[in-house]
Amino acid sequence: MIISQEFFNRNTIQVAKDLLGCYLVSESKEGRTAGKIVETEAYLSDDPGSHTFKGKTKRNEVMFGPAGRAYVYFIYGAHHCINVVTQKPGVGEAVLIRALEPIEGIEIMRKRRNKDDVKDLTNGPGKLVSALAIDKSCNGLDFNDRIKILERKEKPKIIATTRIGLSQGKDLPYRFYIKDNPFVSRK
DNA sequence: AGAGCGATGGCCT
DNA sequence: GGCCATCGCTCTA
Repeated sequence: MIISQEFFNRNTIQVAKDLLGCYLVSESKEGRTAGKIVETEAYLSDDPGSHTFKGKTKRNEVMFGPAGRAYVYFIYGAHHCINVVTQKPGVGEAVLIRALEPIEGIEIMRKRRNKDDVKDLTNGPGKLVSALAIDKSCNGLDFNDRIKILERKEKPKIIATTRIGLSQGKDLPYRFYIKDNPFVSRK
């Protein structure tokens, strides 16, 4: 089942936890690729680690829009990352999807990633975006388009810890992952 | 297994 | 001009 917009129009930390175990699906000409979400990070409006901390800019404007859309940004001159926008319009918050467990289209992912090992296909935010052929053209799309999020079947055991790669807000416990899942990017 | 680091480009001040 | 919500390669063990 597709997830309703009300699911995303909620407290961002709660959405980050509830996304664990849900499925991210990408349709393309080459076929469908999909994975279970196993690691997320929350980015809040009063959070110095968030792109929105200093207000709205051209880059982050999707984060201030309605919940349930994709915020895709380009980083380090090489990678894209994908977030799910949360909260009502005007509030710049989102959940970064950091890792997936590959479920469908593994051969397509292998080609896109140029890697054979299943454990190295989607265990990082830049990697999963590449495996699912997500790019700048997905920025602002609803998760009801060529990228979708489907409901989880069961509630996983969750670990909460600090986020990765930040210089600001690095002590906040806003990273969540599924306990004992081998596809998490880092413990 | 872990640390160090270069690549690379868009955005912000 | 400087800064990144990263990745993959290299070097040391």
